[in-house]
Amino acid sequence: MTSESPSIVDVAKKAGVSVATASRVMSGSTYPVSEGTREKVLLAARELRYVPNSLARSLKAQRSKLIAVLVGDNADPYFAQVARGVEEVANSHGYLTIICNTERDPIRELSYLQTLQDYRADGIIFTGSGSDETSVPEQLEIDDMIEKIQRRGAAIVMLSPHNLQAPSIQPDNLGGAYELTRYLLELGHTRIAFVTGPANVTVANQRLQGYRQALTDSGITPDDTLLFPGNFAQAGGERAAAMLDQLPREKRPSAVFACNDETAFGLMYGLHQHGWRLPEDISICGFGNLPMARMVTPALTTANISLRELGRAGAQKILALLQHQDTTVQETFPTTIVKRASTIPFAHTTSDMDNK
Amino acid sequence: MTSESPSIVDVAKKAGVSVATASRVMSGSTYPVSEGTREKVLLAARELRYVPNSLARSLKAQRSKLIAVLVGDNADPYFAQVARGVEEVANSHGYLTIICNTERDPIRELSYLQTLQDYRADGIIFTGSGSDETSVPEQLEIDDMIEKIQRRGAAIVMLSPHNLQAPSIQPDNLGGAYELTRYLLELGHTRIAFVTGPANVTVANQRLQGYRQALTDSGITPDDTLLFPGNFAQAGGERAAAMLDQLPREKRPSAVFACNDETAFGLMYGLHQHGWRLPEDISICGFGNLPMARMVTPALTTANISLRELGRAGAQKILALLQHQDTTVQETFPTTIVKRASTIPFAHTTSDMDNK
DNA sequence: TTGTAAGCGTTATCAG
DNA sequence: CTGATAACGCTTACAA
Repeated sequence: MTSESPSIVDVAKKAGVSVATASRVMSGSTYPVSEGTREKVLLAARELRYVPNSLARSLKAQRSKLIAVLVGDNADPYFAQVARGVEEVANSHGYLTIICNTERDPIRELSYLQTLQDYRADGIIFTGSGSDETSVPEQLEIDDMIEKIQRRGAAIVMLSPHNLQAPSIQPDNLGGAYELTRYLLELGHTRIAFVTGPANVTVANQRLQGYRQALTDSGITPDDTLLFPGNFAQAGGERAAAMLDQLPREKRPSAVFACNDETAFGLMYGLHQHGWRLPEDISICGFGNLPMARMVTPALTTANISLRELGRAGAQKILALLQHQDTTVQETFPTTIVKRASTIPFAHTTSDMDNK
Repeated sequence: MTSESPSIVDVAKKAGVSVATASRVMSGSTYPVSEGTREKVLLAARELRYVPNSLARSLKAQRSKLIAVLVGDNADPYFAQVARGVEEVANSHGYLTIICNTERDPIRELSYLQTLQDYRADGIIFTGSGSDETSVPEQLEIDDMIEKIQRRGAAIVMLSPHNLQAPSIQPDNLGGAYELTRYLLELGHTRIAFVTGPANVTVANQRLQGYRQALTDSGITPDDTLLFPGNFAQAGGERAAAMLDQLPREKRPSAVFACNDETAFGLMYGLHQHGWRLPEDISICGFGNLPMARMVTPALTTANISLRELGRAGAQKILALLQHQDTTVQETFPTTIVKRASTIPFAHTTSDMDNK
């Protein structure tokens, strides 16, 4: 009963060659090996059901063939899509994908970075952490850690705005938000509310900025009483709905820009609960174009980010960096707005809200 | 410019002790080390910013502290939730989580198993593969591989029905489907359609079986013309909607059991497109209780599976198995039905469908 | 073209 | 309590 996995030594022995030769065959080295011995080794390996030990190989080679993706929460559809893209590319190049949930907590983030350093991960992809907060003490350690990881030769890529020293591919949050707001303005809306993301999260602030810019460019002064706090989750949208419902009628906006789709879903649900009719009573748009965006009622107007593609691009950049074949440092990833039923012209919006 | 990570040898040197001693301190061994030397080592390690190499450690220890989770698609909310649970437990015990998308393709599954064997993954969690198909040639190789992995000492846990030799924790699909169908019957529905999952997927068939059983127990003969092919995705639901819409009025069911929530979403969307009013024209239920189930209009009646908890349980079982502290082989995970607005009494269903 | 042997960074065994 | 040394399984100079 041989429960032990055979090693390359066993293969060599069985094939009647040296370990070096066996290794050269098994590792797909370019080193010349005669056809005859090659066959012998291959045969022995097959018979022993030899499986190379990646751990040993990695230890020797100083590269693990592991790529990690740091996300806030892998069950959040946004991150899930990105991770999917990463995994696709990683897998097709013989890399394994490690998933790390940080919950946007610098402590967890740091802890994971530490572990990934221990494992000598070859690549690390950040997405959706990106805090504006420089005051948090862990941020310094994170910066430190990142530099250390890079010095080791590992590649780091950011898929969201980050004030860290690393190559990045960033969705055009500002542009998308600007376009989306312009679209609402074109529909005739002027009182447009905004449900924010978590405090200090850069992506959220970029979208806010795009919204503000579009208003200003149209000669409208952004009204901070139309800003509602959200958290990128459904709950935040629901809370915003409750607040909107409390607003005296004349203070109500005719449209709301939710900082991401998840928030928009919560907002729509909440307004529904409060008896609002959508989109007649209010127009709503989100950001991200999650798969559910077209399925909700009414279908959600939003900005599309090809998340899976973003993930793929991120992984590809990692691979390029590992081969020192990438010089560009900052790339922008396009966003395009998707017009659906949740936004209608202001003229068609119910001005008389007695129904509510 | 020392770009090389310091090793334990460097720490030992700096602390003026042997590598053995340094290792004993750093690895948290129970081996006695005098307080003084311990301090010295710790200090040296800190000054050098020493990071233990997990690869080397794993190679030596013959365990990698890697747990893999095999899913159909990590962006599918069902799998995403499970993976989240796995990651939580894994991380809190110092394990990394590897995500593997199999797309329910035996070839990809096999390829991943191979790689995981190469990496000496300590635990592998299967979820949502589970084909009834024994005829596919890869299945034999997969069985083989699994046995080999287990012989190596790695733990394997299935979170969905599977005809493989491994411990499992299975959601009560049959019971949940039975209860859900009974509920529809209690509401007075008798013509209840069923949208299936992908062919040969065991979970889907279990749900179908529960549905059939409930009908039979109520003296109703299951009518195969009310079976519509689905694929666990929105698209399948949309196709079923189109087919329902084609049905002559008198042949239409008054309720539909969609094999999972995703399918139900597609179905609802499709019916909407075709001008059906929900739930007045037809009652719908899903299975799984995804986060979006309560957000769609009307809110979806479904069977709840605590997916994150399921993932946690799976990871915990892996850990227990690795310590040979688990004897139970088959566990069932409860499902509970959640009644929402998408299902109404048959009496309230529009019999006159002129509106359509 | 093949083989020998050193070494990747740890930990465990065995002597002191 | 501490230290030298042999593994773990693999790759790669360097020799032959």
